Amino acid sequence: MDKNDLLPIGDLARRTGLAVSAIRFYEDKGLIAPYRTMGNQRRFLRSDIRRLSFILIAQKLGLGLAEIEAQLAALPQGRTPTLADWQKLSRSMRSQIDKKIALLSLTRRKLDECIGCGCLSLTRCQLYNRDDRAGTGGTGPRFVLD
Amino acid sequence: MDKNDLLPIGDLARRTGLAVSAIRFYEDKGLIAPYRTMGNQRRFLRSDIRRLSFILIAQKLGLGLAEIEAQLAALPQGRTPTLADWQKLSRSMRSQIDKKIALLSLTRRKLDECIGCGCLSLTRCQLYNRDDRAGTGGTGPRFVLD
DNA sequence: GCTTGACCTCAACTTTACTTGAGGTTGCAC
DNA sequence: GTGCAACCTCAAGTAAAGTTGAGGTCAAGC
Repeated sequence: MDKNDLLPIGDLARRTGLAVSAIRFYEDKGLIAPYRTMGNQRRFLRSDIRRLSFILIAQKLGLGLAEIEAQLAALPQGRTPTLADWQKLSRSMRSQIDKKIALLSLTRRKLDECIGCGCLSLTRCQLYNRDDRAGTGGTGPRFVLD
Repeated sequence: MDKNDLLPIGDLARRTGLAVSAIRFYEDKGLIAPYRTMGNQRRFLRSDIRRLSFILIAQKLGLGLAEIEAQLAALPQGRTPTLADWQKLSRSMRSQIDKKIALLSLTRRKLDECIGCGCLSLTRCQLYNRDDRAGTGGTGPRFVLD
């Protein structure tokens, strides 16, 4: 833990591409916990670059900050991941990507059917709601794509 | 255009699974334009069910309401789509789904590499930023996944 | 030893996509 | 011809994910 290994917030911002304000915001949310100098300035570990990268990637996968926090907090001591932790998280994210792709593929398939059948009549379309069936048949919201 | 074909907002809500307030909100945003009774109550066409379904699907694809409005407004007279319009929109959405799937697949591939190489060292990882390269090499934000 | 850019806190504002509530009106069923 | 569920408007609130600004402090180079 050489002094030179501690980064001020501006450096971290430059290296991750995040705004300084965003990093402070993440600290607020408990996603990252920097040291402080005697003068109350934040000092980050190099490994925090990794942590922030993880956050950015997880966000791309559609996780909210709360969920990401949960993932990170589930690590032993809630610390920055070790290699093993890291791989575990990565694999879990991989499976989330798989699910997303599967969902999109399904949507695409249904959309294809919809285009194919010209189902503006909406009597058969899988994508949209069961139309008038909903009027005569069951109630309950969210027919579409769920 | 039989009187019986005009739906009050509550019926439309029930059939689409949307909240009444959400439908009013969409009207506000210009996504849908109901008739009014003499007493100022909204009356929707059956085809508006379709219009709302379209909105819901487009949202699932990650479009914002503004973009959806643009798509719908681009139709002749900005009216509810005809069969041909509909198919055109659907195909355009299909290609957006394709793009999303492609992006996710790429992410997944990179993630696999990342898991494989144990690149906590961050010297080779494609997913995260170029780490210290960013310090010594080029500047500029957003290294991650763009 | 001082100047100046980087840093600090805290409050308020922004955007998207709605929901909730107050206070009032309509229209269908009996 | 009346009751009451369903409708109306408009303002305010909510949640997520930050940004912006005011007013003030720190620390590194000359």
